[in-house]
Amino acid sequence: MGRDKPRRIIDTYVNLLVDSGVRQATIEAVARRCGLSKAGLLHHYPSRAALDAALLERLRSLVEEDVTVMREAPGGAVRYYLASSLDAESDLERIVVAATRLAQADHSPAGELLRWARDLWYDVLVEQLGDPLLARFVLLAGDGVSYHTDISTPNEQPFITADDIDSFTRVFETLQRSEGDGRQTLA
Amino acid sequence: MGRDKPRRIIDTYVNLLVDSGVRQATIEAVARRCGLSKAGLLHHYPSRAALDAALLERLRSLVEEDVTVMREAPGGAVRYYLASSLDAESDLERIVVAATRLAQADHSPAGELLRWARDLWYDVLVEQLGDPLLARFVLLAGDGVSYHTDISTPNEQPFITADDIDSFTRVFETLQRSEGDGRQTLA
DNA sequence: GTCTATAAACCGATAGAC
DNA sequence: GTCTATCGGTTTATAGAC
Repeated sequence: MGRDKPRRIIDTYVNLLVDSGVRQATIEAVARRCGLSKAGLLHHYPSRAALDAALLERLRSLVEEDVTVMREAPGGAVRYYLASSLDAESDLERIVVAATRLAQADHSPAGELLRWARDLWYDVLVEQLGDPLLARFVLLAGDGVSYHTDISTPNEQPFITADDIDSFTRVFETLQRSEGDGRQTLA
Repeated sequence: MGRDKPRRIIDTYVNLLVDSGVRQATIEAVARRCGLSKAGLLHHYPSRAALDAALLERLRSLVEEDVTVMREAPGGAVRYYLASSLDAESDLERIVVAATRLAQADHSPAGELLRWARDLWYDVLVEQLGDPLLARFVLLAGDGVSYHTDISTPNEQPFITADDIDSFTRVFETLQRSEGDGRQTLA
């Protein structure tokens, strides 16, 4: 315990990015939260770019892991994706938000990786739903959930609830069935 | 022409926030793009906080204007909201993105204003759809569209197209009708 | 590996001339 | 209104001791 320092540094960097934004997420702030000096941290990651790269590498591995779980999810990929988007405290969701912050700060590798992740999730949804348009619909809803979770505050009552997710999931299931029946609700 | 300098400054600030992020959107960078020195800009807006406040005030007035247009939109509020979300080049959409950047940089007034705007749009949707759950569904889809437009690059083919928006709008219209008929697809 | 000290660049803001 | 010059503070990164 407490031995994997690089890991702890990245986690702290993610937390700072998510909770306080790119401006506050300085090397010194990360170091202080880890009980280190600036130079002490720079020994592990010799530059800010190295810190960013490590964060993205961790995101990459978490996404690959998540996609396999999503593919086998008992309640189906749709429910899994929507519910995941609502869980703002999960490691994956937090690091996705952190990467979004970096992407918005003109950090193009972060944007590329986020689009790569989106395509993976999209492929799983197309696979299970059998309809690209419906898959995009689900993806939009999930990412809308992430956005609203992101701009919400802890003290206000949540705009989207777990019950909502349940309802939306059932709607998508209904839409999928009606597609299969030849009743073209979509397209 | 060229006489409303404060307006030009805010527009430039918005562009920098959207295209390059909070870190690059410095007072000096805004000033340079306006052909001004730092002190020259600070004559119009005496601090960065004043610049932020002016941006938010402009957002507030654009939202109020947009809500009235949305309420009377010929194709309905749903189509209007979804289509607006896809138009990343509109003044409103760009300033919303800019405010999101500020909110994510721990600027709480920006977050408050964004939630206020969300509630206004939400009210119009509830009004027209007669179903809060369906209204939230539309809102999520629209904000998902904004997110994907945001992380996309000019050179890649767009993930969501105008045709998609058209399909989603029709799905929502179908869902609304089936609700009216008592066929509970939702809830 | 971790520290103190410091360099070099940059940012927000002010002073004062024009 | 706009400028140059500058102050005080911050940020990334390096040098060198322990």
